[in-house]
Order: sequence, then structure tokens, then C-alpha cells
Amino acid sequence: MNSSLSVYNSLKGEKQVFESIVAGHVGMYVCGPTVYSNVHLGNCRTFISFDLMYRYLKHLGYKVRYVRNITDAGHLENDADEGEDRIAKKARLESIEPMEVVQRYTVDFRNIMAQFNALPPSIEPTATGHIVEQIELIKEIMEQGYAYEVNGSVYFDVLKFNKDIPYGKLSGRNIEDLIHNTRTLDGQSDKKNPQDFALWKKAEPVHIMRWPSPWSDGFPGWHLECTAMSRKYLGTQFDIHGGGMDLKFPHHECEIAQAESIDKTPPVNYWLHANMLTLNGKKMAKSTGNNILPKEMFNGSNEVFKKAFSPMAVRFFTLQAHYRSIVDLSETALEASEKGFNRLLEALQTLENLSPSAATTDFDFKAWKEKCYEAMNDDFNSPLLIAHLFDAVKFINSVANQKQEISEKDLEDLKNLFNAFFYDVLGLKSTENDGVKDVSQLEGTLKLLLEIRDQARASKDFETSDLIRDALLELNIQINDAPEGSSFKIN
RNA sequence: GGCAUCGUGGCCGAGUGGCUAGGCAGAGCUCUGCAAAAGCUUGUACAGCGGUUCGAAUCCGCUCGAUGCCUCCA
Repeated sequence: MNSSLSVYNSLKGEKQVFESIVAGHVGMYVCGPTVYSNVHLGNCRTFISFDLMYRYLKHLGYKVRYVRNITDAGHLENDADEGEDRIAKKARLESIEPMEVVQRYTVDFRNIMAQFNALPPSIEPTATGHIVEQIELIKEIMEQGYAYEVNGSVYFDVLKFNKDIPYGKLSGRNIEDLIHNTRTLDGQSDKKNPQDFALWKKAEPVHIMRWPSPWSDGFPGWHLECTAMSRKYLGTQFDIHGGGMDLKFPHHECEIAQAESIDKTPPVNYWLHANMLTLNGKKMAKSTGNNILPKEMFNGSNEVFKKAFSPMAVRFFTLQAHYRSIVDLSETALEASEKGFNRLLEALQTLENLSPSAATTDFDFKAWKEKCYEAMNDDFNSPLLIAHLFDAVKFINSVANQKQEISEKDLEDLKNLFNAFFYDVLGLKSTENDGVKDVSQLEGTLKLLLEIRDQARASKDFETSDLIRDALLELNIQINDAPEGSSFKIN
């Protein structure tokens, strides 16, 4: 490898050579989901993107601490003034305990991410598990003079902060624009300025999720948890902070302000943002209803697509676009990806069965390897890596067809590297074990086998009929011969 | 209205000053008793207009269009 890893840093608006704070180690924080309903595909795309980065960093030999939070409190429904905690609202609507909502959707989230073959993070902290840390953080911010209390709630003083340390670095906004363009919301606000954001909210009597604090029984503001947890597990300065593009402002901007108000130094060296997944050309969002659930995609029970798509097909589809590009879900694009993915899978199988055919190789393995690493080193360019994998597919097939040759050493190296990129870096796997997509396929196959067996028995070809019976039995499929005909039972 | 990103062949999607991206579809071929499947071969596109340059899809300006953020969202 000649080139080193470069990443697009949203904070600078350009690609930079990646250098970790501690050699060989990487601290990475990614904003996780709010667990008040099923995770939707747009969320998944973000986490697949960061899974790719996590995997590649590990592949390069970094020891990565990957922290991804679960937001199970503190996420407000509307503006901070009049908001109701999302989890609490859902719990009220469903007449269950808030932590039941959290449990249900946390399990759903982990299950879906596992289906996408995303590696679990090193630490998956929850907001409710870090109330103490958040309260301490508010105290520190208040000590620095950048927060004020009104009626039991605490707000971050953006204008005051901005006088000392510029606010808006990440999103490219300046405070004047914000002042002119922030909508003044109806209703009475405790905030001094509309730009201020809540650190602690006093709970109304109806509110079920509440914790004691020096200011009131209440709950933490949304932006606080990420600062509290990233500081706790990764320190006051760490390497990578990621999240969806839509979190850039205000969420990540507020995180920076919170951390800088205490530490006076930028908390994060590289801000990485994954772009949106759109459906019908529009952003997917739970709040607008323009969304599709992963499981609806996997089992085909949705209005959007005529057929089902496996988790690996969807993962491959998203990896065929760069993580900073907007990707639009469409049936034709998904089908194209699925076919390409199958081609890759078949080549993988062909490669396994390939034997060396010569002392030399008709393929510049070294150059290919370099191209693959260059692609990933260039801001995790997975689509380009996949294109290179297809180049190898072409070569693999032509060796299989005895049109080109490969040496023993190169075959070994090609197998190792191809597998490493496919399984370890891209996080893909065979879909074989995902179960039979369509039960009728299995049923049809078995019926056909029974028919053949019946014909064999009729012509006294018992060798064939017994072969079928015994082979099926080994697969735990029991054939029952009865006067009215044969049937099968899957055990 | 402000800030930002983007507009690539039939579809998806890399590339960012001169050199084939890749996938899917289509076409041709190989294989096959015939099919299917599979494999091989094949594509000169870069929103429009102007500018910079020996040379631009790639840089600059304008126009048009799309999307995101500006209020909770990955």
C-alpha cells in the first residue's frame, strides 16, 4: 500500500489524510437511533455506511473503539419549548411503560442490523443510563457561564458562547444568518434567544419519564447525551464522529458548542456524514410517512416494491453508491444490484474451486491489489472497490473457462484478498442461509422429486427411488408412502 | 428567503483537466437435443449557455432543475 487513508471531513469541507490521535487506535462515535418505533431503511443506510468504515479501519489494523448510542430519552417531539419526550409520548399512546417501548425497539434495531451483517459497536450506551453524567455536564457548562436556568429548565446561551468561540463551524452558518432566519415559534418561551437550545427540561406533571436534578424533576435535552457519552468513553478529543447528514445542524453543531464551552478545544478531528436514502425521490423519514421498514423489504409485504429483497442485496445496493451520495430506492436499481451481487457470489464459489493452471498469471495481481486499496483509501470508495472486484470476476471466470491462467501463489493471494474485501470489508455474505425466500419454491421442488421417484418406482428402478428417499431423509425430510400416494413431511 | 449538496449513456452509479470505470438492461456469440442458466464480446454519456486552457464531464461565472438543512429526523 502506497497511499494512506483519506476521509472527507465535513468540518473542513475537504478530504484529509487520516491521522489518529493515538497511533494504531481510533475512537469513533456515531449517533444511533431513537428507539420509539421500528428502525427504517434510511437509518440503516447510515449505519451500514459506518459499519463499512469500522470494518475497513479494523482491516487496516487499527484497534477501533466504536461507540454508538441508543437514544431512549430526551428526544423532544417539537421545539424544546413545548416538546414532549418521544419515548414518553409513544408509551402514553400505547399504554405501556416507556422502558417497554425502548426495549421493544432496541431489540428490533439490533435484530435488523444483524440481518444487514453490521458488526455490533464496541459500546452501545443509552441516554437513560447516563443521566448522572449529563447533569454533571450541565453543571460544568453553567460554571463556564454558557448556560442559564429559567423556571427549572436550563438552556445553552448560544449568543454568549459565540462571542468567545465561533458557533456554526460545522454547518457553515453564522450567527447573524441564524438570527435572521430562525422562525420565532408561537407560545411563550423561556429562552433568551430562539437559537438557544435546552440542556435540561423541567417535566410537566403528565410527563412520565423524569429524573431529579438540581434544577427540577425533568429530563435532559437531546444534544446533551452524545456529548456526555462520547466524552466518557472516548475522551474530550477523539478521532471520528459520524451520523446522518441531517444531524449536521443543529445536533452536531450543538454537540461541538457543548464540548467547546467546557474544554475550549474541538472535540472531534474528523466529522463524517452519511447521505440520505430517498424513496420516490424524497427523503425517508418516520415523521412524514415516506418510509419503508427493512422487514417489509425482506419479506415483500409492502406497497412500494413488487418483490422481496434480501438484506444482503440491500446492503450491496447501498455499498454500490458512495456513502456521501444520495441514493434513491427503486425497483429497477435494486434488481440490477441483486443480479450483480449474485454474479459476485457465483464467482466467489468458482474461485474456491479453482486450481492453479500455470507457473505464471495472466493478471496483474499486484496492480489490482493496489487499486482496491486506493479505492477504499479514497474516503471509503466502496463502489469503486466493487468495480475492481468485478474486474477480478472476469479474470476468475476466464481461468475457469481455461482461457487464462493463474499460478499457485497468485491463486492463494487472490482468494485471500477477494475474500477479505467481500466478507470482512464490505461485510457481505452468502444469502444461502437466509432461508428459502418463497416456500412455494421448496414445495415445487419436493413435489417434482416425488414425481420422479414415483416414476422410478413404477418402472422398478428402486436404485433411483431409494437414492431420493435416503438423500431427503438426510435433510430431515421424511417421505411417507401410502396407498393413496406419497407425501413428505419436513422435520 | 438563507445555507449546503448535486445534475454522467435506456436504468443505477464511479471518476474531477488529456488515459476503458463498473453493474443491470439491450445486441451478437459460445455452450445446449431445444431451452433456461452460465460465460465471452459489445456501449464514447457527462443539464444548458458563456469563460479559462494547447486541451474540460472535470476549473470559473451565469441560467435552469433536483434534493437536504434552516423545526424533531440517520
